[in-house]
Amino acid sequence: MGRSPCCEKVGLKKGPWTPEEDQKLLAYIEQHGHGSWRALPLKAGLQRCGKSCRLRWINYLRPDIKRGKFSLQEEQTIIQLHALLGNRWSAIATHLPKRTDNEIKNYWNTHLKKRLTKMGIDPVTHKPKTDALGSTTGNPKDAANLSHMAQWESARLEAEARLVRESKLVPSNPPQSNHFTAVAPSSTPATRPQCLDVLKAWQGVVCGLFTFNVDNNNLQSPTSTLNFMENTTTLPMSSSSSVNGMFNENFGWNSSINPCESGDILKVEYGSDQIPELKERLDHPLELHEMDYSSEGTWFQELFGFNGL
DNA sequence: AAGACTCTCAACCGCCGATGT
DNA sequence: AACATCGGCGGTTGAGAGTCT
Repeated sequence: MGRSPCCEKVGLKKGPWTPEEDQKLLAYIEQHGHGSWRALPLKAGLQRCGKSCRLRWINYLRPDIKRGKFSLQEEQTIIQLHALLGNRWSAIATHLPKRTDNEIKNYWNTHLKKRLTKMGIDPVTHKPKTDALGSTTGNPKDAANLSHMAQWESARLEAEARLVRESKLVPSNPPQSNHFTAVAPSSTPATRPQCLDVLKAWQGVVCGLFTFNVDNNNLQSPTSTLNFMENTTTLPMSSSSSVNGMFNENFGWNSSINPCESGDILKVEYGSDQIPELKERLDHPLELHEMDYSSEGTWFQELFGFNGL
């Protein structure tokens, strides 16, 4: 019983792929399609197991793969979906066109998880680690909502899979082609789930990037909640006297860490009515990519194609 | 300059469910 | 029903690159 490893055959190569191997695999699939992965290596003249070929194709050679830095929108999507689905990378990947599950998993493990942890958010539960931080901390209602959403999403995915099977959709159909509407409840309340306030924090941190002049360091938000977050060298300096800043809604001002230095990431509490005033204070008023959380169901509608749960 | 340390990500491993015989 | 095979998934590893001291 049990399945023997597919690379058990002697002489099969392991490790990094050479350009020649890539070319062989690419040429074969372009001409014949992949068909049976098991049989492919022999036909393509490769000393690899089928699994290795499949992985190489899916994660690297496929022409519709987008490589490089993840956009802010992609980061938000990953976090939103991870909060709902957990480590179901393939499910998450279906909502990120041109990204592979492996890439998303790597990005989560090497970047997003660490960043959430630094922000004091548990990357597993997506909740603030201590009560001192978030405004939605420890609310049992939030936990219940999250649980509800997870259950609903699970059921939805199952229904989706069933629909796909029943309709015998061809694999080439784009998975993101509005297939959610097929199983969306018809009379559900269009309310933003309160449990995902962690996403508001993220939205604020990653989408409110701006630059301002430290020399004019009378900068305070209208509510005096300028806030040091962390040191970083990842953001480019626009000038020697500038720092990179970030907006954030969920954290208060910690004056003990002031003054800020070049390279600091700052977070500012703000309300939508305060943004114009904040923008005036920036020497490089970069565009603020706001997410309108006040319009009910908007983000969910955009992401899932229907309005709320 | 060089060694130590950290980070990134491509690739592997082992398990699971679906399907075929 | 039992077993074999396959594709697919998530967890993990390790080589190479980058950074620090």
